Amino acid sequence: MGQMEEKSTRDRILEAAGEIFGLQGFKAATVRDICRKAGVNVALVNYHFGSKENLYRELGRDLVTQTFSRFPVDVFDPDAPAEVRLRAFVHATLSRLLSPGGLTGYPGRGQLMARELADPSPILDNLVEDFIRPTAQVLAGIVAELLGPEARDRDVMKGQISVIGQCSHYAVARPLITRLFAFDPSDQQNIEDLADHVTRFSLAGLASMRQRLEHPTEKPSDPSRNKGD
Amino acid sequence: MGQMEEKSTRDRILEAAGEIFGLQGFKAATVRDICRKAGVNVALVNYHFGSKENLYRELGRDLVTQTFSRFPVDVFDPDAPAEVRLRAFVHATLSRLLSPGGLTGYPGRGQLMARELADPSPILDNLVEDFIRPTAQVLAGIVAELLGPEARDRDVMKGQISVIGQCSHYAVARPLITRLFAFDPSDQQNIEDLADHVTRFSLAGLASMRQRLEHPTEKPSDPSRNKGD
DNA sequence: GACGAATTCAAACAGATGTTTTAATCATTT
DNA sequence: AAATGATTAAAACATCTGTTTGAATTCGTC
Repeated sequence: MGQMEEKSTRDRILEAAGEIFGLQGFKAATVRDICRKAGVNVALVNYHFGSKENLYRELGRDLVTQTFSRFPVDVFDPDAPAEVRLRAFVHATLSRLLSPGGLTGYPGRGQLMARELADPSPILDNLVEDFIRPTAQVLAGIVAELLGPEARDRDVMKGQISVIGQCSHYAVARPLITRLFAFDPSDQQNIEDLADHVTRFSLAGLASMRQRLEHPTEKPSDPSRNKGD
Repeated sequence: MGQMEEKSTRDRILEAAGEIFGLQGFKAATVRDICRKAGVNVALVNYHFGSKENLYRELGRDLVTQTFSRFPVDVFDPDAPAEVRLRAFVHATLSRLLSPGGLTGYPGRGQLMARELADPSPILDNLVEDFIRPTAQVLAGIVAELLGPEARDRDVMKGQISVIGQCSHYAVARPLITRLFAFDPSDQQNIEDLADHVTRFSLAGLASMRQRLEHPTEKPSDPSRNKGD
C-alpha cells in the first residue's frame, strides 16, 4: 500500500480556512468554525499561525502566489504581435480568475479575492498591489501598442479597464451571473470561449479607439490636447 | 432664524450605518460604532429598527431604491436607435454606480454594494435580484438588437457582460483604480467621458461580434449551431 | 400644568470570540 | 526505555457582541 500520508495539521487548517474565510469574509469567519472543519483543536490556529490575522495573511499569500505561478502573466513571446499577446493575456487572466483552484475558482475560497478586489484589507494590501500592478503594466504595454502613438496615458487606462473589466466581471459578479444565466464560468470549455470573445471584442473596441485618436473627426471636445508627449 | 431642524435620530443612525456598514461590512460593523458615529445611545438601534440585521436590510433597501429612482433604467426613448439607447443605458449605469451619493459614490457606504455584488448576503438577496434582473433585461434587448437576428442567447449574454463589465469595474475595483491611476471615477466630467468611451468601445465590439455571426468565415468550430431559432 | 405615550439613557445580560494556559500525548534521539 | 522537544487537547480568560431592561426624560395633548 502506498504510504498515503495524511495532510499535516497546518495544511488542514489552511484548507479549511480557505473555505471559511472565502465564504464568510475575515471578520465573520471564526477560528472555531475553521478548526471544526479542519477537525483540529481550537488552540492550533494560534500554535501554528500565531493569530487569526496571520492565518488570513498567510492564506492570501499562498493563494495569490500559487495561482500566479500556475497562470503566469508573461506566457507569451514578447516579440509576438500585440493581437496575439492580448489573446494570451486575456486567456491567462480568465484562467487565473475562473479556473477550478484559481482565485475565484470554486465556491468557498472563491469570493475571498473578489472581496479583496472590491475592498482590499490592510492585510493583503501590499500583496494585491505587488501582483496586480505588474500585471496591469503588462496589459498597458499591449494596449498602448494597439492604440498607437497618439494614445495618451488616459486613453491607455480606459482601454486597459475595458479589457480587464470584461474579464473580472465573470469573477466578481459570479454569484449574479450563475443566477441570471445558466452559465458556469469555471468550465474549461467556457474559459476558452470567453478568451476568444473578450479578445475579439476588445480588439474591435481598441481599433475603434485608435481610429478616433488618429482621425478626430467630429466632436473636438477637448482642444487642449497635446499629442507630442 | 430659519427653523433648521436637526435630523431625526432614525436618520442619523441610518446615515452613520451607511458609512460603517459600507466601510467594514455587515459582520465587522458594530452597532456601538454606528451609534457612536451617530451620537446616540446604543439601545436606539434596536428601538428604531428592531435589530442590527433589520437596520442593514432597511439601509440597503433605501440605498438601492433611492439610487435607482435618481438614475432610472429607462431613461431613453424605446423607439430610439439601439446605438442611442446603449449610450443612455451606459451613462445611467455609470452614474448610478459612480456618482457622488450613488451606489459606490463616496467612501463609506460605497463598498457596501460592491461587496453585495461579489457576495450577495441573504439579506439583500431578493433586493439585488429585483433590481438587477430587470436592468439586465433592458441591456439584453439593446444588445440583441445590435447583434442582429443571428445572435443566440449565449451571444447576447457575452455581449451584455462585456458592456456591463466595463462599467462595473470602475465601481468594484475602485480602490485599485484610484491607486494604480490618478483618476477619480466619481467626477462628473469623467463619468461623461467614460460613458462616451464605453459606448464607443462596446459598439465596435458588438459590431465585430455581429460580423462574425453573419459571416462565420474561419474556424467553424461549432457545427451544431442552429440559426433559425 | 398634568397626564400619557414616545423616546432616550445608563446599565446589565447572555452568548460568542480570539487567545492563553496548563497538562497530556506523540515523535525522535540517546 | 528514558529523556527531550514538538504537537495536541481541554479548559479557562478577558473582551467584545447584539440585545434587553427599567428608569429617566421629552413631547404632544387636554
